[in-house]
Amino acid sequence: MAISDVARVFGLRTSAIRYYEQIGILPPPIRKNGRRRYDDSAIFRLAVVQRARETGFTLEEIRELFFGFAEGTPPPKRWHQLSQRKVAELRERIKRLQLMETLLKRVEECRCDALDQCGERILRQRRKK
Amino acid sequence: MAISDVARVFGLRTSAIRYYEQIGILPPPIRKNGRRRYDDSAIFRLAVVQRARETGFTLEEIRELFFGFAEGTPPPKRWHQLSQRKVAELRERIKRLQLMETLLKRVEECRCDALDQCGERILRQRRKK
DNA sequence: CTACGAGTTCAAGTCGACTTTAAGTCAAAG
DNA sequence: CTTTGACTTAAAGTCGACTTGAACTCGTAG
Repeated sequence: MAISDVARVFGLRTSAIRYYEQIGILPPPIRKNGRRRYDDSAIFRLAVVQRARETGFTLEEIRELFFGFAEGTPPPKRWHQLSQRKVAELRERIKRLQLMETLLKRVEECRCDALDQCGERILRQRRKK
Repeated sequence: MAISDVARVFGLRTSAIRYYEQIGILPPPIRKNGRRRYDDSAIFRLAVVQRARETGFTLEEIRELFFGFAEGTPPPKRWHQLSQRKVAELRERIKRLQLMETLLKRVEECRCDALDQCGERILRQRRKK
């Protein structure tokens, strides 16, 4: 497969694939006439990268998934370890967004005549806490 | 109030306050000996900015809140209009994070012996859909 | 008198995940 | 033979929200 085919399959730009290679989370593929040719192992690897991305892992964490464990460490153990942190992080982020929603609703109850009044009101609320 | 006092009150760095001024969401305050001195109106304004940030608004949207409406438009109307978009956006983001959580759980059920196998499994799942 | 701390300016740097640009190579099509 | 289109590289640019750095000016305390 040429790089453009891989890109199409995964919905990425070719530049992204080269970038992944550059930062070391995709191994450099064989080349024909200087052009990258990808085989199944590269495709599988990229599928893992994509899934990890969808799951909220950063590229740094994906690097950890691949290289941050003693060689031979089985995937379930790797995933599990990284997931622990990640799930806590996701819950934090969800909480923050839900707080935003609550604050948004509160802000909708505003009856001020000028934005300065909103500021005053907000400051009063803060001091109460 | 000096800039450092304002920073302390709001838990910001002085540089952030200067930045807000620079991009025009805080009005330039009076100066004494070339130093910024803030009065209540500036404090109220900053309280609005802070609340809007906590509510998920970008600085660009905050600029819109202040300057994107016909002069005299009452705050309730301003907040309401911006909230419509924002609440939809927040729900989208919450959904995405929740999807990540589901995917994380699924990845935890992995029984693969090698990461390449994970890739294969993931690709099979995709094709099914 | 001088050292200190807090302020000032403007430009440049940071973060993550890419994208874009410029300049070059190469095989197939016309 | 030339053009086209897909590829190559390295370096620089992008986004948002700030931060950091370098160089300078004040008023005050010792």
